[in-house]
Amino acid sequence: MPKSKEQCEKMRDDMRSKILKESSMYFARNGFGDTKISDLAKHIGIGQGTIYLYFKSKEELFEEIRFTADNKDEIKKIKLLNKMPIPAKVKIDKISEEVCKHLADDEEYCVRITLQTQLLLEREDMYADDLYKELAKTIKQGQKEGSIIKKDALYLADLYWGNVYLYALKRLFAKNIGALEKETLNRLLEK
Amino acid sequence: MPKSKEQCEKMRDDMRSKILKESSMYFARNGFGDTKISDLAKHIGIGQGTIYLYFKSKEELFEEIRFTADNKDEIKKIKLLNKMPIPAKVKIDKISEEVCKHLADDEEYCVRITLQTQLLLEREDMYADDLYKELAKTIKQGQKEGSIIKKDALYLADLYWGNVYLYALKRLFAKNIGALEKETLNRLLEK
Amino acid sequence: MPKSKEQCEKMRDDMRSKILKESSMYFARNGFGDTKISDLAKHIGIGQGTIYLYFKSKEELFEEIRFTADNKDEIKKIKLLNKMPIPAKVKIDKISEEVCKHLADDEEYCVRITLQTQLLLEREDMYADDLYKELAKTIKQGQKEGSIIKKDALYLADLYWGNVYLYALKRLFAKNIGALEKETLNRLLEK
Amino acid sequence: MPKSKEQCEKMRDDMRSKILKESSMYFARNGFGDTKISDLAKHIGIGQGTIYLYFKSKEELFEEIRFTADNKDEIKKIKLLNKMPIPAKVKIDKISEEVCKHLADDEEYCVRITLQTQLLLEREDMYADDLYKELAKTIKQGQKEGSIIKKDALYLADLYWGNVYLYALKRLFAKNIGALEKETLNRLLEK
DNA sequence: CATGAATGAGCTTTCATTCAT
DNA sequence: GATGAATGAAAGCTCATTCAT
Repeated sequence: MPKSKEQCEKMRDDMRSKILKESSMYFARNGFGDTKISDLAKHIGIGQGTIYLYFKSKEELFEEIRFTADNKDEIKKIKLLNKMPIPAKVKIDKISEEVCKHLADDEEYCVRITLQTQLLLEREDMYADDLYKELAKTIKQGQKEGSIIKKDALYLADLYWGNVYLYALKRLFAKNIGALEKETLNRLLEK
Repeated sequence: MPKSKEQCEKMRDDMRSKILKESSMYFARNGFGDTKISDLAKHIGIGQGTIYLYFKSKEELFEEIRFTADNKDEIKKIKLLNKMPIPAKVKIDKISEEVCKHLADDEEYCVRITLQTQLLLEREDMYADDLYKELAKTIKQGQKEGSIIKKDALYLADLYWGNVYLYALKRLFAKNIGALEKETLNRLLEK
Repeated sequence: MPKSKEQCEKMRDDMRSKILKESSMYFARNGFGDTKISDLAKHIGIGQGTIYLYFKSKEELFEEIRFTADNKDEIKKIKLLNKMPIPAKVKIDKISEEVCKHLADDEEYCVRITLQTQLLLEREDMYADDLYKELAKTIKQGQKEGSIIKKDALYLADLYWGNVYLYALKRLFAKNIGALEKETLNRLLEK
Repeated sequence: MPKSKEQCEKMRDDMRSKILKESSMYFARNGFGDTKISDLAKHIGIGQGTIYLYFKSKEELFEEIRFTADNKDEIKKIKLLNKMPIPAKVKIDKISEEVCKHLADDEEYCVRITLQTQLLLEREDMYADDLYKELAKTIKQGQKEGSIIKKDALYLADLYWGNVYLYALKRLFAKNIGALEKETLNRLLEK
């Protein structure tokens, strides 16, 4: 055995991650049915068979991509913000700023948002997602502070993330799209 | 000849329309690759072969559906409104009201919006569409009147129709979705 | 009933014959698999369904065409000739002359020859056909008279009819084909 | 890479040739329409899909078979003979001998002749084929030498190859067929 | 492990046949 | 009787999956 066990495992993990990462864009763009394993493999630069060394089936790969595309980091950040003693308006501005920056230069972020939202849409209870619940908290704080408009907090959170999804979609599909401005996002909630 | 020529032609046109109409939802929901001709035929209640009497291939049917899904009626209404001597704010309110009504109870409208927007996203020049250009006119009028926020009119039009698309998508895919309120749409543009 | 029973029956027979006649060329040229009922009907100038009023299936139509394409007339003529007290050489010349004339201007004759020969080829005992046996008689007479070469009479008959088939084929498929000369046919048998 | 590039290419070439070779008999016998890909695959002993790795469609496979079925070897041999200083009669005897031998035991030869002739028949200018032109040269030599009958050389060449085709056909389709004797072929041309 | 040729289930498409008019 | 739109069985074709190398 020329390589140590750890090296081996690392290599496996690396390849697995590579496949997941490179495939996600395809699935986000074309959906399940219009994505061919042969195209995927060619794009990644590996043999078709190799994919099956890491995933049992196309379906499994797809599901893994969907469920891997989580937004835990984002949720954590908002949770953290929510604990801080600053006005909701500022919090939301911070969130919008970061989101806009990601949308502008992080294609992977756009893919994640896209897949994640499509997954949520299929759920019975999309509003139950932590992303919605955390933002709703901030919104409620803002409503108390008088800076956020008086509407159902989840309705507004949905509106907010919906627009983020919209821009992520545009980044993936459209050409010649201008950047989303954080003011636009803020204005969705602010009085 | 058992049927008159006119009858024949009418029947053909009817069947063609029926196939287009009943298929569009499938394609809008599942995309090209995940839509099976056999499912389509079963859903429409016709034989598989019948589809091929009206369309050369699945591809052609798909393309026809995409390009048939136009929004000429909507454009016409906005054009008409634009010619009337009333404040932009009122015009936009009227548009929002009608759009929200459609989104709420007209599934076909949602399908049309969905397909149409996806088609636009693939274009080089999505802002060149009349729907965007007409709304931009109204927006410019409103900006002169001081009721609409000062941003690029096409950017705002894009934001407006993007949100309409967002709700159309939700109608098609999501469960337990509340109605879009016209105030939400109005607020995207108004000061 | 506006027409008499005989008239009715005649009309049926006429249509049946028309279908048989107009179809035979298609089947002779393209074979069974490459002949489409829709093409056939269009060429005849009738509806597809009409064919099924006269024939149970495409297969039946095909078989009927094959077995209708007999050469009884030809056989009868040769039988008649064989009974006459004239030299074989003269008989063969007469046969060749008539065959060449038919090949030159009677397309239906070419179709019949083509189908008939293809049918014979599939048989276990193609030499058992009366056409071969009758010509073989003439050949044997000629061999006794010293005008025909000394080879198995059926081998020679086969050679003779084979060449007739060859020219029939050419008439149906090829362009710019010169006429078959009766001398060429005669020379196949004569010393 | 488990196999060397050369090995891979060789395997691909071998399979391609195998498919062409094993299919040609089917197409020659049954024509395009009556040949099923599933039968073909079963007969070759490969999966249906494999055929589509080497040929884009049934049509392409068919065309390739038709155009691959050339007779360059035969033409070359006659060209070579034509350059030699021997009587035309001897040349023709040699050609006939070889042709008869092939017809008797080489089924592939029969298939090639059959497909090639059917292809020629569809051409505007079948006499322009080298096979006809080369044999016509030999025939003209023989006419000068007085051993070949005085008729248009291309007419005679056509007669000659036509009879070869006839026997090839019989080999493919008929049962209990005797061998073609070289004297029969020779007699078509000789005085 | 990595590969890509081979496979065949399942899709798209065709076309002989039926049947309402 | 005649028609041609509709049908669905059977054909062509694709692509996820396997497997020898």
